[in-house]
Amino acid sequence: MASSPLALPPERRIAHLDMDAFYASVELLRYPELRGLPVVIGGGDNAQPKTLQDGTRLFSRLRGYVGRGVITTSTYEARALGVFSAMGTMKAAQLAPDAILLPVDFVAYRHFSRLFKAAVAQVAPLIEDRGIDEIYIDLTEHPEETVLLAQRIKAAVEQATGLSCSIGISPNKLLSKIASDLDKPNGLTIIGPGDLQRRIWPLPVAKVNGIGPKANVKLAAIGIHTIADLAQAPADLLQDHFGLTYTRWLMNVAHGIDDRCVVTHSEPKSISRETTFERDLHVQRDRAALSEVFVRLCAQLESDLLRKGYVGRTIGIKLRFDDFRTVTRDLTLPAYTSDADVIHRTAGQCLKRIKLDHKIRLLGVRVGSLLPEVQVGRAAQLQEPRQLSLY
DNA sequence: TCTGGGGTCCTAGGACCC
DNA sequence: TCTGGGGTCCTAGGACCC
Repeated sequence: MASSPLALPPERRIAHLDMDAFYASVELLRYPELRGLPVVIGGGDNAQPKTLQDGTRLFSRLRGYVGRGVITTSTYEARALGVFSAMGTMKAAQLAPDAILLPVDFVAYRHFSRLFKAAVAQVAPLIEDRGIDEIYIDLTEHPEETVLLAQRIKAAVEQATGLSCSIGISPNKLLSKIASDLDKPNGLTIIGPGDLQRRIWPLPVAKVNGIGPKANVKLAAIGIHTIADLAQAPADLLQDHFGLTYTRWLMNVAHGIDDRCVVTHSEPKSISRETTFERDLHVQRDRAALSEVFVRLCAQLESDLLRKGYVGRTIGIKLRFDDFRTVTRDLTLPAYTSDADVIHRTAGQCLKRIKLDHKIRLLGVRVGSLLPEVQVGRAAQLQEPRQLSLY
């Protein structure tokens, strides 16, 4: 049996590592006097703390906040007051008027992101990037015992950044992602073969990465609230409400099945820039302001593409109207570009295809079908002899 | 008091080619 | 003349994630 080609591969060891309240924790390194207080990140530059002559700092409070921002992260003390990420900042101000408000500083967060990922890579190099504050790590081939290894990774992160993280470990990404959230902050949760029913099934279905607000509502409507409910649901009930692919995925999820690999390298598919205006803009009356922003977004895209070394050939725009309706248009060019003028002209063509009958809340520009610049150069070189042969 | 910005993936229809 | 599929590319929208 051991020599059979059907023999099962050894069980994988996949870790999911999630930094605890990442942005807020980075800010607490900078402003240690805020430790233990409700702090939210999400203000603009006007929320920048002022330093007095004697060195003491004055912080903004949420009270009286006016504007369209949302909360990006909050400390656990602020979460206790009902303030969570993605919440409108004005709503947060009602709930926690005395909470400290800090501006978002992505430069700092990206710096600490690089630090923690590099520290983990020293211990276990098979890392999949999942954004600024989380990663998957494939520990299957690592010689060290699981708990000791996880503790060593946490210590490395702590030492490199001064920050804590939570780790979940299981045979796959699905369960590890759920597990890392079970004992936050500073958690370490291992889900073994016997733990599915006891630790996973009692959880709400919304804990599953991939079951979002829409699917959650639909599931609740047919009486499915927990992952156990999902595991026990008849297949044809699910199929009455979801497509075949999603139904199959849901059933696998409920039984803790997930074969996805840890992907250690991937290329970006698109780059975009968008902005929400402080007030909705009128297409004619605010024409000058709109076109200024339009030009700026295209220029930013050009510099993003140049800095990262990519070119693209699908140019698109995104508009959000005052009623929050969102429309997109795109156009694929015959040649790759990173040029702001080409992007602007093409995006302008796209814009002409949209009926502008409402005020505009958001404008965005996107470049897709990306290719590394060096590859395009090579492709062009390869094509040259063929073009010459036409003469 | 409505709801940021930067992404990925999926679906579905139409064009076009074989 | 009518009737086909399969495959790929393009476009639009939507769900979801960090």
